[in-house]
Amino acid sequence: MTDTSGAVIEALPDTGSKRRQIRPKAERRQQLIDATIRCIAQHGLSAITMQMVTREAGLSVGIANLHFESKDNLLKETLRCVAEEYHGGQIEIMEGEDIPDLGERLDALLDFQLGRGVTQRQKMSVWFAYYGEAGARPVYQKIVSTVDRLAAQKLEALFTDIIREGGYQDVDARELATGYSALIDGLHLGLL
Amino acid sequence: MTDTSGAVIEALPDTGSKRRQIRPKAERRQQLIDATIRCIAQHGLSAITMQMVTREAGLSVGIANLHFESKDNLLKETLRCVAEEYHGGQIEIMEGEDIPDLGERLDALLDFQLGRGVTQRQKMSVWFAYYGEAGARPVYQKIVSTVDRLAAQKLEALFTDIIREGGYQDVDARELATGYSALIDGLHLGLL
DNA sequence: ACCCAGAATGAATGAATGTTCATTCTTCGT
DNA sequence: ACGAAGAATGAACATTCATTCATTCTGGGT
Repeated sequence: MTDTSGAVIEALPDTGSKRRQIRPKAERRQQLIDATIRCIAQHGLSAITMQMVTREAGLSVGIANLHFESKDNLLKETLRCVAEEYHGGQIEIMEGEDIPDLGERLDALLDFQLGRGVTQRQKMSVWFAYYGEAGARPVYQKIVSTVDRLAAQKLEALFTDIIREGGYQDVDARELATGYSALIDGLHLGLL
Repeated sequence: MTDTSGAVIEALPDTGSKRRQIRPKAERRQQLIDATIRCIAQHGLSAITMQMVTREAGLSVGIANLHFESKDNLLKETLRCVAEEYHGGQIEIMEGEDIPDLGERLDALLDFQLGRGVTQRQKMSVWFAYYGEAGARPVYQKIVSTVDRLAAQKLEALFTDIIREGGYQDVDARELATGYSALIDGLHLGLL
């Protein structure tokens, strides 16, 4: 964006002003996590640096270590955030009483999982970046598997209900849930 | 991090002597690529260092830059090796005339894809590690997509044959191939 | 037996990056 | 209006790592 005027811009109170601002801790944390997500999506997990993230957030380098104690911790918290948002959203839909029809609920789940927002795509990108490293990082594994297991249980419960309601025979809810999850994951991978 | 290799790891049946050996270029390259695969599987793509790889290979640090011009190049060549081995194996099975029955050929493909050798698991680990970074590295994307596309074509052809032979109706070979691939990828991810 | 092309080594180098902390600045309670 | 608490800054520091290259060593050719 080019500034053709060259005049003083200090009339604007917020945006563009480089004036130092003090904000509550929770807000800064979220700001840094969001910046981290964008950076990972764009540059990859292994190329990321603290300078990159803090610049993306429009803050100084020292602040990251003020709110998160280290880079490792920032990365860990970012993964937790993405994981909770992704699986939390799924779980909310699956056990949501606001959609009484089970078939429609499954549709809503699909919509959520294959949604195409820019933000959503960034999150998926981050999600798989961590997945690739999970094999070597027990910490990541733990965060992912914890929230993953819960979502899997809810999905199995949903399929169990659907099977009972429809009166289907010879269908195992657990296998169905596993296959469904694998298919969705695989499709995501294909979109990458 | 604990140093598990207090001594030199000899991958090859060697005399165990620390005597310097001169070997053909191709052999050293493969030796280094194998070591890289093991290191990525164990430590992750972002934690890997040249010292780590060369020590795993039982060689000095300088040699990696002698045979591959840089770390980036070593990583690139390693990905190419894994990609060609994984997809090359699939393609060989799919177009293999040694299994005349198409159903059995599909079974053989499944066996290959879900095989459980230690080496195979390491390779899959490496495969997904790169996948996680592919979004940010056009070079990786190119290597993977090139070989991926070929395998997808062969798979579609196999399904086309199966559909024709079985006389099935209302089945699209391309969709079937896409779904099959996604399912396999998802299952791999689940195993990780 | 001798020699040398070039394979192999690893200490040295410089660049990149995570972390610290003395200092500056903002806000809010009094 | 004032001062203190602590949020924010970024230059400086220490470490880690890829890369280089002077040197050593090996094996085949003569």
